[in-house]
Amino acid sequence: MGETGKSDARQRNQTRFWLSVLRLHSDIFAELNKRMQDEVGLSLAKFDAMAQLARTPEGISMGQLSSALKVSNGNVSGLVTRLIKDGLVIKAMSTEDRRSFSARLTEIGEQKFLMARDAHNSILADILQQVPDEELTAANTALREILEEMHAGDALG
Amino acid sequence: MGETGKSDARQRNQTRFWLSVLRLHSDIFAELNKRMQDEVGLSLAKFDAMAQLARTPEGISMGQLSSALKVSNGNVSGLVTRLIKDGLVIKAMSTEDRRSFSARLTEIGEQKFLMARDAHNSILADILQQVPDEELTAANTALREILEEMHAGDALG
DNA sequence: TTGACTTACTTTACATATAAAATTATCCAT
DNA sequence: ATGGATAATTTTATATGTAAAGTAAGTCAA
Repeated sequence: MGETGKSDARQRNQTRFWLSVLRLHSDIFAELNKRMQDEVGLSLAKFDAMAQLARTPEGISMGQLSSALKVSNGNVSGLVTRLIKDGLVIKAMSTEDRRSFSARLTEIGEQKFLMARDAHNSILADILQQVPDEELTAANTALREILEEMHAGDALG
Repeated sequence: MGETGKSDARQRNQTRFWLSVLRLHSDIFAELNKRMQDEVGLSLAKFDAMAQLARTPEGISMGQLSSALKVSNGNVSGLVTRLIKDGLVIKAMSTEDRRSFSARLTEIGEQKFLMARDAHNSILADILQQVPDEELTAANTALREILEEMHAGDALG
């Protein structure tokens, strides 16, 4: 009778935790995205893609890029098209496999990424300026532990 | 010379913290959104809007709804249009102010929301099944503290 | 070789989000 | 009352995201 599996207190805890994550993400993302757009003319989506491309200066395939960014192939296809239009990225057909394309930053793209990385750091510092270092470290440790436990379960792909 | 404002260690801490938040959000959001869609046919965006509508059964204006959900007016306009097409929401012109519209759940919308809320709880329980209660509570406390400090600074709207 | 399968990527259709312009209604000083 | 500012909402243009269908190229068994 009345057994629903988990206690209501447990359920409230889970919901509150998720709402905190949502709010934190939303607040930081909105500010970071807006200021990156205003200050360096890059969305976070473009910045993230460029950060991955900067990590692999020899080039990376569309498929590998979509795995690294954890977004769909179709999404990466459009993102890279827009970055090419911006002159920040170039794409070349693979010599071994004519289905495959290798993308990398242009000269201008590399320069822009370095500036964007500095802006990103500085905006994040502004947003978190009132948060003591020990709190950031502690929260980071706690979140990574939770991430590991989540992936240890069988509920995530 | 070489003074860039904040130490590199501080900056790394901030970046790592933000990457943890991003990953946690992305992992939970993707799974929750997909399973809500599969199991009750609602996206999280629709579920969140319906949750707010359920909290105000007397009706709520488009502008108030967009504030409550922290999304743009244009976004709410489209979301509500789609929910109306689904038969889950109705909208009526305000009697006092003919610019304004009041939205609320239909009968079917209310029933669907109750089912969706149960599904949401149960999916979240699956995702967090391996995370001890004390860790959730501790993380939640830490995150709320960080949120407060962020908003105490002047870097957020 | 050929035919079936797989792989890499793009395209299409749609949902969700913003910003900015447009629309319509209200309010207020004159 | 009129006209100008303000307010509530929608519309438009664009970016970002997914899933599913389409295209083209590689692989491999018979």
